[in-house]
Order: sequence, then C-alpha cells, then structure tokens
Amino acid sequence: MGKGQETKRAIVDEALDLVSTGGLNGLSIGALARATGMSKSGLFAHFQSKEQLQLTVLHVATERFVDIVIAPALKQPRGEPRVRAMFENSMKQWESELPGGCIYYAVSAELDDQPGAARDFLIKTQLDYQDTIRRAAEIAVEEGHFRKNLDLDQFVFEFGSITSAYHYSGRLLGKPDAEMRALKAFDALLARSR
Amino acid sequence: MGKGQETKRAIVDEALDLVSTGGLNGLSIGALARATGMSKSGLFAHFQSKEQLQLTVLHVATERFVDIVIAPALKQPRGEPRVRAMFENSMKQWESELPGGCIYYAVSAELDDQPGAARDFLIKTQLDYQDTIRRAAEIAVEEGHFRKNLDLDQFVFEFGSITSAYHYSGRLLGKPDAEMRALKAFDALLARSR
DNA sequence: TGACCGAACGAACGGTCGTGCTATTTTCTC
DNA sequence: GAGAAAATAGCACGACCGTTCGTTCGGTCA
Repeated sequence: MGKGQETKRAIVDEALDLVSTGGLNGLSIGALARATGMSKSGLFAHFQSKEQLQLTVLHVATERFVDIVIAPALKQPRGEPRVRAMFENSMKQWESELPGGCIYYAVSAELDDQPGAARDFLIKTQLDYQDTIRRAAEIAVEEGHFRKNLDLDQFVFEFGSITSAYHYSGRLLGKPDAEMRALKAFDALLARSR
Repeated sequence: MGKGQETKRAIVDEALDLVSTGGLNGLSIGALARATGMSKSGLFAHFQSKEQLQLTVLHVATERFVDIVIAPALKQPRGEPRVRAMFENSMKQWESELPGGCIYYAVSAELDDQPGAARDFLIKTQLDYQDTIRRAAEIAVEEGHFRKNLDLDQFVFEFGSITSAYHYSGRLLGKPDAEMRALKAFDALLARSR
C-alpha cells in the first residue's frame, strides 16, 4: 500500500470517529484536517468533493460492519444461533468500535429528508442488512428453530426496533440498563418466533 | 397577544418545519429568516442566541406533543385504551403535523454526543414522556387489563422501540408497510402484557 | 543529472454562519 | 394625533465552510 493509500486510510479512520459522534455534518474538512494534523488542501486532494468524502466514510463503515457483525455471525451454526449472533454482534462489537456509537444510528435521521448519493447509499446498505437478517431468520425456519408461519418481514422490523431503542436509551438517555432491556426484548422476540 | 409575540410564534412555527426535516443544524438563522421573509437581525432580536432559539423550538414542540398526543390520550378510559391511544396518537397525529416527521426522531441522534442545554432539555422531556407511558401501563395493571407481574420499565422500552423503528422504516427506508408493521408489533406487545 | 511524479502545503476565493451595533419603521398608549 | 416603546432593518464583524490555485518537497526512472 503506497503512501497515499496509507494516509487516506488514516484520514477515513479519523472521519469515522467524527461521524459517529457528530453525524455527517459534524464531518467538516477543517475539523478533519485538524484531527489528522494535515492541511485542508492536502487532505482534500484525496477526495474530489465533500460528498465523495462522505461516501467513502459510509463505504468503509459498511465494510467494517460486515467484518465485525455479519462475517462472524455467518460462522455460527445455521438457524437461531446465527440470528442471535447477528443481534449481539451489532450491539456489542460494532458499538464498541466507535467513540460515538453506531454510525448508522447517528446518520439515519439526518439523511432521511436529504436526497443525494449519501442517502441512496445508506438506504441500499440498510436494505441489504435487512435482507441478511431476513435470510437468517428464514434459515431458522428451515432448521425448525422458528415456527413455519413466522412473518419474516415482521421479524426483521422488530429485530431492528430493538437495536434502535437500544441506541436511543443507552446513548441519548444514558440508561445503564439499556443493554439488559434490549437483550430481554430480543429473548422475547425469539420466544415468540419459535 | 402583541405583534411581537405573534411574529415570534410564526417564526417558531417555521422553525419547527425546518427542524423536522433538517434537524437542529438544519435550523440556521439565515435559512429561517429567508423562510419567514424577515431580516436576520430582526429575527435574531426575538431570541438572544442560537441556543435560545433551539430551546424555544424544543419547548414549543413539547407543548404541541402534549396537546396532540398526551392530552387526547388522557381523555380515553383508564388502562389499555389509554395506552393504545398514546401509541396511535404518537404515530399518526403527531407525525402528520410536521413535514419532516417527528422532531424527536430528527433530533435525538444528533444531540446524544453534544452536551448543552438543548440536549438536557430533550432528555428531560423524553424521560417525562417515558414516565407518562409507564404510569399509563401501571394503571392498566391496576385495572386488570395487564398482568400483575408486568415489567413496567421493559414495557416502556419496547413501546418506544416500536415508534423509533416506525420512523426509521417509514422515513428513511420509505417502506409503505411501516405503519402496519408498527401496529402489528404493538398488538403483540399488548397481548404479551395481558 | 535532469525530467517527471504523487503528496502535501499555504494562501485565497466566495459564501454562510452566529452575533453584535445603530437606525428606522411600526405599533401601542395616552 | 403626539410621544413612548417595541419591532424590524441595515450593516459589519470574525470565524468557518467547501473549494481552487500555484508551489514545494521527496522519491523514481530514463
């Protein structure tokens, strides 16, 4: 990896931290340059525009999410264990990677009424993620872990609802029992699905 | 009501729209002045600072939330009907008031790592809201609608999880079945609570 | 040795931000 | 209708925004 790529990676690493705490508009060229100790122009040269920087950050975030949450879960046994791993990984591993917590949580609300490439990319990755959960639940049905008439789309909806409430309760409200509440809710969801 | 108060109300009305679509940092003095047809300084004179403007917006948002969601629900019969009314009001009435949807959803993620009066106020109102839900559920237990050993804090957590997932799924992902999913999830929550 | 390269720099652009002043206009009160 | 008070406008400020430009430095290769 050449010097350029190396620097670019370091920049994006720093950018991920900024986004996780301040959202996409906490990510300014000036702040990022300050954080990395570079000049604005030197940094800017690695990206052709602000939007390109944002897209790169979202792209790398997705790569990491797959590495940390999805890939390890796919190594778990098919069915319920795999579904459970996806949930727990998304809460613990992924959450602890970044100082401001889940990037998707930080970015979802600010992009929902803001058309553009960033929003399109985010939506695409989120839909992909939901497909992955859905497929995992489907396998759990095939394996006999979940009941045959389980509403898969409903399962995906409620799966996601727990994670977002976890971020809301733990991040914003600072409730120490957020993780416990989330796990309990997830257990109940699993129980209803069997 | 004098001219000043009247104008101030109009400004805040416009500000609520801006915040609901663009979050708190979609709310700039310049954009707000443009939207209301005033000069920046003339508008600014109504508030002493940007933070004061933000606080006023959040305060008015809370007033409206109480008027639209809480107060009508309190007119419903004690117990499960009242709990249900709170949920449905928060989804339908409140949601349709603003062009960008729920203000709390738009603002929660961007304030969670940003200390200040705005965050403090938001947290306080959210905790109050949770208390209200909790109390309504408690009444439902007293009335015999919900089971005696219901975990009230867990109920509140899952109540909130459905609304946030509703916004996420309907707003960002644009899924037309978001409302139906949310209602189904809520019905399941009620069933588990009886 | 000299030409070329990618990488980073400092300076500056036009624009918007939040926020102060000072007028000027509008509204309220007697 | 005159005078007081409130409301709004005009203007300017320093800071930061994203972006462009020309330049400089260190390394690579002919």
